Amino acid sequence: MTRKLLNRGMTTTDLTAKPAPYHHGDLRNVLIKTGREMLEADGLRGFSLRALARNAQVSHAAPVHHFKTLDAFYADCRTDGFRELSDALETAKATASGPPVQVLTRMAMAYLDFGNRCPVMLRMMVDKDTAPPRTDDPVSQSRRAYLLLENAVGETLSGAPHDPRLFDIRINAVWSLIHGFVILQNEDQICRRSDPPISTEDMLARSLAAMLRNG
Amino acid sequence: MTRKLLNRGMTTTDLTAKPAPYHHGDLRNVLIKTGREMLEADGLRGFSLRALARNAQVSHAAPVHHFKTLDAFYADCRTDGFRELSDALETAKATASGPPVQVLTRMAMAYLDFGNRCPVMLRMMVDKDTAPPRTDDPVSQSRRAYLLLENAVGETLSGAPHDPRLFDIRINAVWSLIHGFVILQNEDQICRRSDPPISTEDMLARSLAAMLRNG
DNA sequence: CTTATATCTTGTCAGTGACAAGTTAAGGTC
DNA sequence: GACCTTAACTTGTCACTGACAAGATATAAG
Repeated sequence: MTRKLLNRGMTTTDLTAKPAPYHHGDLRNVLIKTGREMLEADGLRGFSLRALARNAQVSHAAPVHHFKTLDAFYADCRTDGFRELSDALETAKATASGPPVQVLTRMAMAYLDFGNRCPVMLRMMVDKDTAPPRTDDPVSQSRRAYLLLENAVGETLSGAPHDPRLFDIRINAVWSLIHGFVILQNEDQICRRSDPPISTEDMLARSLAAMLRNG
Repeated sequence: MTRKLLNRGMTTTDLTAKPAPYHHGDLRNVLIKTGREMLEADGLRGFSLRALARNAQVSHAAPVHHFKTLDAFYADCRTDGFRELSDALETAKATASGPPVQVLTRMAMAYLDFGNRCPVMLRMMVDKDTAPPRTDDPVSQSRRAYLLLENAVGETLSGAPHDPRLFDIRINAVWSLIHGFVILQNEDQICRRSDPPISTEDMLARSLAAMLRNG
């Protein structure tokens, strides 16, 4: 899978192969897609722009042209990930029925599902070190995800008189619980003693319910 | 601070300087200490074994001799971090008084404090990608930290009949909440609306209390 | 057709992890 | 003392990487 050095113009023997146009046309998106696959497959440590270029069958400097630096590439990946997460949360919220707590639980399940599908991405998304926040995007995808969650948490408090402190506590507690749970689960740190073992979903859902019952 | 290439044996002009003995004596520990400082100062991305060697005034291969690979160095750093965290949790537990919930809260504060002092380390500690778990250490420092937490959580359930499922839920919820909170705080993702803003400690303590009140 | 611009190329540079082989010190044993 | 074994540390080298410069090629606009 690695080490596929063949430079494109050299496939002269295969007559059926396309001429491999100089301008790819959609290289930027292909690079992000391929890059995300590589990241999930081999982790952050093994990733390089040059390996990405090889996988995409372009020269080693092609990714540099589109993203300038490795950090900028990570930043764009991160935006892509936040868009996907936001979409998932939005869908969960739209299709969920019942009381606010139930809606929020569905969103937590969507978050968990995203974390299971894209563990490396989720880690990257909440990591200053990997991709510093870009301040030039006031309505970022990351903000979009946060607002969706914040709104759902607000619904669970709608009955109570508006207390900013209570709101602060609850939104941060809910997000911390969900995010922490997904992270720990991805790192195989969730231990179980019960037999038969309780499912991940049940554990998170019941923890969330306990948290929201008061506070 | 970076780029201090001077090789040790060449300080012939300074008569007051020691001969800089060939054998350092305690290089391994110095490297871990220096490395941790570098990691906290510049993050994981900028770190390299060679920069570490320069900072420690030794040749570029000296760290390799002690740790073999970069991953192995990270693993040893991680053990060092878990030892520190375990010590902090142990101290918190020993010095805390009052009901189990209060003891657990004190431990959470110790966890939070460690996360504030060593954010990069904490991130590294829970990250398969950075340092894969070493299975050859059954009584590892990481296990030690977990057992301390598990024990404290168990105390909060001592009144109730032992239900493995409830125990699973609570221990994982508590750890997820604490860890998630500290991680998000380190990434500047904890938002506040209240005025005056509620302190980080209060937020975590009250979230924990809400979680433990039932579930 | 001409010109400008975006896309993609090759070439090069210092820095990096890993490894090989040599050098130096330290602790024995005689 | 001399000798030997081993650990600690060195220089040297390799392929790989990110970043940059400069050139080649396609697209679009005039």
